[in-house]
Amino acid sequence: MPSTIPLNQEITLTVIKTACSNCNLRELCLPFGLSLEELERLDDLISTRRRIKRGDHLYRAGEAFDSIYAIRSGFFKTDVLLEDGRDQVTGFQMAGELLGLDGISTEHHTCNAIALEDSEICAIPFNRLESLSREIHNLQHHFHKVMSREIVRDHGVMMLLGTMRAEERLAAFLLNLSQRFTARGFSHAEFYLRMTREEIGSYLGLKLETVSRAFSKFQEEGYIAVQQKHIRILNVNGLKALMNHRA
Amino acid sequence: MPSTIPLNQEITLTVIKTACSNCNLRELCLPFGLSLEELERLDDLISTRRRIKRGDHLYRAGEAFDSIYAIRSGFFKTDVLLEDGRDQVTGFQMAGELLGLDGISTEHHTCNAIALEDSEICAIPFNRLESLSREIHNLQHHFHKVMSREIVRDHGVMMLLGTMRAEERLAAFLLNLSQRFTARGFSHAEFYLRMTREEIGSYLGLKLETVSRAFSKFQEEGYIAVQQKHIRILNVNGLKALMNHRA
DNA sequence: GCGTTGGCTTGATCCATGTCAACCGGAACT
DNA sequence: AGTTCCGGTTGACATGGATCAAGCCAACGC
Repeated sequence: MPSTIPLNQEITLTVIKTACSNCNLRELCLPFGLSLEELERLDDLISTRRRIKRGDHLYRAGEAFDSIYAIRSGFFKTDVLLEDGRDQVTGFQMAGELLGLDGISTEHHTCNAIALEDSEICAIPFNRLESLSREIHNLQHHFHKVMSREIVRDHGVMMLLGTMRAEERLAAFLLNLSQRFTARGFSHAEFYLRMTREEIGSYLGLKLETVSRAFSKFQEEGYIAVQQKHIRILNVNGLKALMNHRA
Repeated sequence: MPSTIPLNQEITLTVIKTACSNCNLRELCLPFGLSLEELERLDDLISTRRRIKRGDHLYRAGEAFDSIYAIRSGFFKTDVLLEDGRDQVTGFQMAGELLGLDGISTEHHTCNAIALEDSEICAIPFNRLESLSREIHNLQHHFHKVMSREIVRDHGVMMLLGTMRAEERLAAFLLNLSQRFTARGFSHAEFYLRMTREEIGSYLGLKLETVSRAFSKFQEEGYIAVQQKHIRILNVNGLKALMNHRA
């Protein structure tokens, strides 16, 4: 019961702040749909929380896998590196999203997860998550949905990379970000990009110059206002239209 | 016990032929790592088997999801269609692989699954799979690995679409097929493509003409021999080298 | 206040792949 | 055997985005 815990003790305060049951992301994150009692059992499992500074790795490709991670706050990218130096950003993750699902398959992480701003994560030991989800049907089912959602998201990216032109890709990217910010209670129309043009380009299969030119074009057309990393969306429908018409 | 079953009754024969415990794909498929007793419990769950004729849909985007499917024999593609007519092949699946994982997320299928040759599938009711995997730890863990493997595979495709040029993509594609045929006991060096140039192109984010030209180029270089859908790989290392050098 | 640095923008040019079009060859049907 | 059709190949040309290069701007350190 939060009300019975002495709030003047800092360590206790921290406990309150970081429990799933008290986390304002719980509807976006793993706890979705759990009862209060179930939530408390999930709390027990998440013992480790960590701060990751901007630029630091949460994990690296090749490291042994034993936990998945929920982002409490902050912003990450994941990328894959090939021996020949090529790399590809495979995703950008924000608060409430899970990282590390790729590691389950081989028991080793297959990509790098890097914080794009100072972030906080909850480590969820995977074997304990599996055993708890054998007991809590809701947790099991929701976890399966989260994994499946990741597969669907990846299909969307494949679609984007396989069939869209540069401007369509960037429009899709901005609309996706906007929608995810909205789901977290932020403005849908105004936000700061946490990633560089080069990272956007890598994710979208474009060069940074192309990304930059597309931003400028969108600005000329009056769809958005860009100032470095600060984006204001002025005409959502314009961006949507750009994506839906086969040129 | 198979030996006690009267083999002269056709219906019984069918039962033997299609049980997981007697399936020669079990090491590639869901039953991987299960004990004999566990296997029999999995058998109980897989009540529905279906033949899908070449060209027919196993499921369509938008349909309600209730089962995942294991391919017993045959060959499938999955694709996503956009309103504006664009479509993207998101994968090719062969015997022992699972289809339908994308549907868990929203309880509706998000892509189409189409047989590229006459095929046979086992339908696995998903809610029963979940309840069984709450009881059989091995099954649960293996299922998680399979989903995770799909995510890793998708990252590989994103890498391919985002960073590789046409010939690298096709080389990667051929090597991947070769390796999967090998895992199923077929020749690694000689096989028939089940899909058209257009379908390969869609998967690889290329136009069919580009695919065709790349095939011809590989043939000129002596890496492969192509005759329509019949492929012989003459120089695996040549293909591998093509992928690894940043041109 | 000034130089340095990293990220961003913009322009000029090039090239890989798309587009359009003709043709080929095997399979299925008449 | 001839016709049709579908998938594949090949050629000529167009173009979107890559590449190369210069310059700009904001943040930061000295």
